[in-house]
Amino acid sequence: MNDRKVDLKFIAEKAGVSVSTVSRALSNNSMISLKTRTKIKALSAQYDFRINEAARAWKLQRTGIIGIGRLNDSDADMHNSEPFYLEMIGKVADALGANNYNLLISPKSFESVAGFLTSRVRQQVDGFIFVGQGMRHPELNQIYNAGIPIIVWGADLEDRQYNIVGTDNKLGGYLATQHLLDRGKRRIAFFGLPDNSESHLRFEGYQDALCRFPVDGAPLESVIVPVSFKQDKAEQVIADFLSESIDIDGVVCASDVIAMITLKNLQKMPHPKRVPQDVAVVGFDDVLLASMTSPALTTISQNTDVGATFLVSRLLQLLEKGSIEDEVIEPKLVIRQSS
Amino acid sequence: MNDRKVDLKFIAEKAGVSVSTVSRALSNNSMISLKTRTKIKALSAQYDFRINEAARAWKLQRTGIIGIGRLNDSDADMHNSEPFYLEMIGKVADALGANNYNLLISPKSFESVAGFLTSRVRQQVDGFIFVGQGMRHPELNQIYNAGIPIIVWGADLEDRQYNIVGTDNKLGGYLATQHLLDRGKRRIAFFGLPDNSESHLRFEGYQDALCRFPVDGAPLESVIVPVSFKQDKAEQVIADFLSESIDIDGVVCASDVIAMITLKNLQKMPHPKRVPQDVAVVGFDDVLLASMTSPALTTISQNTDVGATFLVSRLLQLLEKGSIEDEVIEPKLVIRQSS
DNA sequence: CTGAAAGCGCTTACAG
DNA sequence: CTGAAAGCGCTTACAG
Repeated sequence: MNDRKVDLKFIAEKAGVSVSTVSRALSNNSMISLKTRTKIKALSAQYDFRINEAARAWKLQRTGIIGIGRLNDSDADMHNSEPFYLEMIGKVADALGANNYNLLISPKSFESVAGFLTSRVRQQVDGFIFVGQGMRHPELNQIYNAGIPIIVWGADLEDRQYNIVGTDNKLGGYLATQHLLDRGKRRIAFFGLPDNSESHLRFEGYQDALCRFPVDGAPLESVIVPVSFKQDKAEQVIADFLSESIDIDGVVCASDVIAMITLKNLQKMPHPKRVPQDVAVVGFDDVLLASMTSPALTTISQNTDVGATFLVSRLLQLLEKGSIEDEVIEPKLVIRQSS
Repeated sequence: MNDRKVDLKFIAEKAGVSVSTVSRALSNNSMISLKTRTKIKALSAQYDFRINEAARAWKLQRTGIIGIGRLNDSDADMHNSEPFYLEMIGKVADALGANNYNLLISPKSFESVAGFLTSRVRQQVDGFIFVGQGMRHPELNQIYNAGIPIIVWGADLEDRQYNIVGTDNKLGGYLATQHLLDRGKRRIAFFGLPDNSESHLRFEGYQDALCRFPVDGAPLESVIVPVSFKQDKAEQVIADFLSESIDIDGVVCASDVIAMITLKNLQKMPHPKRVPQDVAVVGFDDVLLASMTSPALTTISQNTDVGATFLVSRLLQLLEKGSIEDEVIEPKLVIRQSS
């Protein structure tokens, strides 16, 4: 039995060359003659050599791993089970794979800037993707200023220093609302938190659409119901609102989860509302299951495929070149049966 | 400006001790006097020292990272956007975090044993979690035999050598079917692939329940419709089946996604079926959104919270002690409105 | 209780 | 086209 460790040195001895040559040959360096390269690759395959990634990472000061996570919003918290976030993780992992990078998930959202900076994750990755800004825009600036290569899925907020890739949330809110107006709805509510960056922008778009609507007489009233992205909190607020005031015929929701909870609550009221006839509902995100609700959910697609691809390509560019441009992705109205 | 790198050596000089002492002090080694430890920790905080994880990982031959992924089933493929898988990832990440480990996602499911063994991921993690067996049970044995510390979310299949944590799928299928029988349903179909480990066991439970049912005269017929876990394929097969034969009053589904597609299709038929009056539907998994469909989905909960906790604790135990016991988790029927 | 020294396996600038 | 050597920053067995 040959239990000797198969490392560069081992292959070098078998090939009768130096370790340097093996290293170069395996990285296909053209300095090395094709003949030598071929021979070394064959030996490497024969002895089932696998490079020690830890040694390599240390030498190169580069791990080949990108991290993903979020800064924790006490209230608007979307933790590790939120569908949109999880889908984004899956898409980002795919996009990274195409570039021979892997994805590290931070186990929980970070409580603070210091929490992130001192985290083990930060030392294990080459760069980091933050999904969403929530109410943590200033902290993201701080992290950027600490010199960590980051990119953020989010919007162009004031005094922003870090780079972003994100959906035009305001346009999304506008499209959703305009669509309900087109459907003849006139008493449209917005379900979402006003103090969270993402949903605030969506709310602005909603207001815009209402303002621009050609009114004859009284202006269209804007109604904002502070519904959290968190499922349990959202359930409560929506149920309460619907049980008290049902004088609405449309709802623009800040997320698909909020929309699904709304659908459910409308249908289980004492006098159930028909969707879309009595109340039409539009979601936001277009998560996988949005197409499978009944009625299937009309929603604003954030196009996470494109989003993830940009997040990855931009971040890798940032690592290489040190600077990049931001990317704003146009949201798309996906019309299904709930409107 | 002091641009000097802050490493152990730097702290050692400031403290007037050796690098060894600093290393020991920071890992709170009681060999070092409390006074020295305190002093060194203070300096370390003052100079914002962060250990170089790459150097540490290399020295210790241990990364503090666990990988997660799956072997690819051509047909039953559940890729990086499948809700159950993504939720499991989130839960596992949380459970790992509590143990100061991080989670690495393999960008895509692996095509082959060799694909996994030669992957970069495999070199970057201390252990690996495979979610699901699908039709790849023999390959999982191969990977185990290659000496990689793995644990598999799955069932106790024949000739199994690797360790598992998993739901009792057969019992789950049984509970779902028995529940529909209790509801008075007598023409119950099973929607799921017969050749996939997970859904096959669920199917066996379904058959069991049908067989045990006290019949007067003709036995209850078992109907299996080969519905893939993949959304697009599933849509097609379900739509076809429902358009041809609607002589059923209940459906046991191999996943919640399948169940949701079933709900949708039942409701958009030329002559829509009422759920649960005409056809009752039971899902499997209990993903987050299962409680938000309308009607809300009755399903078999896989209890991923407990599952993820076991996957993690068992794998870490395997890394420490080299051997562990398997863990079978009891599924739970969650009754909602679809049945 | 503390220190000197070996060693973890690579990559690459430099020399030839 | 190839090799010798430095160096990436830790941990820990051994010596004192």
